[in-house]
Amino acid sequence: MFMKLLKNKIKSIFGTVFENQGLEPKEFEHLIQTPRDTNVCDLCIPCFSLAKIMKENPKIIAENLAKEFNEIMGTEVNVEALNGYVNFLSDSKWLVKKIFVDNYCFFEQINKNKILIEHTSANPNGPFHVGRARNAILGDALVRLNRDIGNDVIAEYYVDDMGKQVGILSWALENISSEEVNQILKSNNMDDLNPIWKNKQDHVRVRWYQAANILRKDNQKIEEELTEIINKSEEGDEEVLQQFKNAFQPILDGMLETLSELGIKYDSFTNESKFIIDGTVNEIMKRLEKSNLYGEAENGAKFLELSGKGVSGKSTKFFFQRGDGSSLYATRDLAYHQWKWGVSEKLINVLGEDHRLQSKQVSVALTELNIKCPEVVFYAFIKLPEGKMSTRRGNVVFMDDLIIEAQEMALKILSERKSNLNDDKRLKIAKSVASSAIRFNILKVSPEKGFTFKWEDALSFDADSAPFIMYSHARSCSIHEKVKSLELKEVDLEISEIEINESTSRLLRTILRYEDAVEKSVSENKPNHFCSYMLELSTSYNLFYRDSPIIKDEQINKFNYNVSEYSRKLLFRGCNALGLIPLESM
RNA sequence: GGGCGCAUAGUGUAGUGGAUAUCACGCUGGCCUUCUAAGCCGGCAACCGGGGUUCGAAUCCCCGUGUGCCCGCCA
Repeated sequence: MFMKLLKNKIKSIFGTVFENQGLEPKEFEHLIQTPRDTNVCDLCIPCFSLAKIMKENPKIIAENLAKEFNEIMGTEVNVEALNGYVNFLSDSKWLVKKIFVDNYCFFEQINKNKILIEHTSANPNGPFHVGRARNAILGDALVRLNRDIGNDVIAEYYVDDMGKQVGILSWALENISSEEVNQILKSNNMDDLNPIWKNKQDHVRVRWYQAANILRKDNQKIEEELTEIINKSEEGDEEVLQQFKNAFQPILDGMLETLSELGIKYDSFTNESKFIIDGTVNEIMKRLEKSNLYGEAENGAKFLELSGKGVSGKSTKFFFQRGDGSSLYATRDLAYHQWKWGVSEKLINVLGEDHRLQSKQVSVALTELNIKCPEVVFYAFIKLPEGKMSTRRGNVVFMDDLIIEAQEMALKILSERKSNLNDDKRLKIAKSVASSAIRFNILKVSPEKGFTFKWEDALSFDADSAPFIMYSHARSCSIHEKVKSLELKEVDLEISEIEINESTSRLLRTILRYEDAVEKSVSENKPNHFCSYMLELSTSYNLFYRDSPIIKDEQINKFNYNVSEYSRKLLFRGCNALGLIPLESM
């Protein structure tokens, strides 16, 4: 809701006004809403639904209500009737008082939670491509936004340290020579290893994974060997699990190095095998047998029948135990969820849209087990113009390559604009711009919408991008530095004497919507909303910057400086909440 | 065959029942001896089709079309 401050004020007199009109206030409080265009007013009440009840033209109802509100409201908020709406517009000086004198604080009234956000959890079998990285970027933004509100957040990576994928990798590293790998990939028209990544193990070892997938296609002997080690891993065999770990850990380290370039870090890593070893997977499987949905296949495999639970398709069975008694990925996921609820009060999972059915099955099973369900954020895939990205087939854009390209683009722009920087400074700016721009280009799109990756878009640093926001922040920093050098003497603000122009008024209103913007993104798990807000905040600051000089003839306009400083700090805070790097100059 | 997502200017997007449909790229015309022009100001251009619910639908429901994902005792 737009401006909590204003809404509370309207609510405080809402009852009196509506009672005077013979209406029960509680039934109509929900009518207070954000206008579509926030330049028209701050909050409004549409009167169309009242027309029927009051048997009156909405325009006239709005006029009557506006009159009543005006009589009680005082000068802090202007109330006007327009086109059947009651429009509320806060007085700019009231906003100035709230921000600069009363030091209004964001998120004071919100309940703080302990939240575990599980994101990325990509199988450690190769480098991040742009598609997989959408998960990490989204998840990390949710972590940051929740922290901005004041929630206590655990950023969690679930490591697939057992089963088929790492099994294949491990087998490949034991059984295929480097020469063979190169030869196999070459004869299958797969790209060579880019020399710049020759020391990065995720890029090196993924080639073994790819080669093994080609070799095992029609080779019964390899399949048998794989089955043996995979089975052992699923039984919790320590030796095999260690062998798997030796195979994937250098890859995982490489992947985390890539994410770290994008400012993404985790608080904890949990291994899938943990729940086999500690026995909770077995316990879960026993409990599931008591479910009304329980069924058994001819070979003893166990499942829940979900046809009555909104699941349909070729198969409506959710298998949680194989015929040989071993567990499946989803079963371990159930045990994992039980564990997660032990360490936090709220769970968020970030998953690709291919996991929609899986996630539904897990939710039904959790309900059968009397375990609460997590919130799940699904995102659509990023395609290439040539089609779907696939690590196995090598049809990918690596995040590492995108980062390098983005840095080079930023360096090129810098050399056109700023010739007086040394190389260190230049590289630091380029890295920050690249990382921020990549993150923002993914975050600004609503998670459920898929998009096609295009280099041209990914490397665009114009408006509607992170550098646009960072640039506004850098401008405010530049002013800050200049004012400091002029040694301003502290002078109290005399609100009554301040002149507030239109762009300043707009900026103040945008500032006070910060809270609502973060809350909306957090409650809906959609960082793209907050991206829009940050673009608006930057635009508002740019207009203020144009119209309201802070330093003129060596004199400092104290009020404008205060507004600029507040904006600078808020831009900084908002950048952090999205994982953009707010530079002081660029 | 079935299920689930998505469909808004040439392109990409915002919007979850209300005012003249947002922002950007693009095309086009302006603004740097003035706090960073990665900026600012003006113009062009859009709700997939058909029904329904409603005082009011881009938004909710139904049918269709297109597109993505899924339907494994894989992860």
